[in-house]
Amino acid sequence: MSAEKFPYLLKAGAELSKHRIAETELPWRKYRTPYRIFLAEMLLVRTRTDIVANHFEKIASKYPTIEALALADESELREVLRPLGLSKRFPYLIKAARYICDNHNGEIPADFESLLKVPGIGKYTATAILIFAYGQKLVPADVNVLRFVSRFTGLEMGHVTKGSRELWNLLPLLSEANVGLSAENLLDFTRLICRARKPKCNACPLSAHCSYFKHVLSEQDGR
DNA sequence: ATCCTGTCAC
DNA sequence: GTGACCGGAT
Repeated sequence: MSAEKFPYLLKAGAELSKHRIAETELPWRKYRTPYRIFLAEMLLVRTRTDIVANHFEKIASKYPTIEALALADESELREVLRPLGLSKRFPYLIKAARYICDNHNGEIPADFESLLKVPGIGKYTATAILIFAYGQKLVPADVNVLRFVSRFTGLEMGHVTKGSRELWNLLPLLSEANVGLSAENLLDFTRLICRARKPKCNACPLSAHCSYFKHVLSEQDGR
């Protein structure tokens, strides 16, 4: 539908798939199990990647299984996760682990509907788990990806944190099935190159057709 | 001050 | 549909 309106977005996705911004350093990518993916995605909510990366192995080895997490002492877990911030989510982490142990025999659910029922798991986290733990070819819609699509197409995200409906509708254009762009590539590119502050437009392979880049250039020319 | 792989509660 | 959220980095 929106493909006709934004022909360059498809080309952008195809172009990006050639540029590996590979960040295999991330610990939850190095050694993947559904539990480690689940743990990482829960910790990454509203938390910077490098912070989580610095503490992930320590946390994962202290709570190596979902059962261990479900049985964790809450105050102890709170202390372990203190450097990550967002202390409000810690009860959810234990609740989620208990819920999965009680309702799914300790197996991380592999379908969207079941994942959404887990406390603390929303639309994004459910999608991310399906992608990274179970190999589904979906598009992760985090704030970085939405920001990139917003910048590139020139569509405003609006003052709402979620982004416009039109923006969301464009996401399937960037799927691996569609243009061969992996979710990791998309996340890494939007996080590292098309980042929130001081985007690296001169290192971006897509700037030629980027609405935001044109805007920035015209602003600078005006000065 | 603003931002971060969003989600919950109001 | 909006705001708050913990802490640390820019």
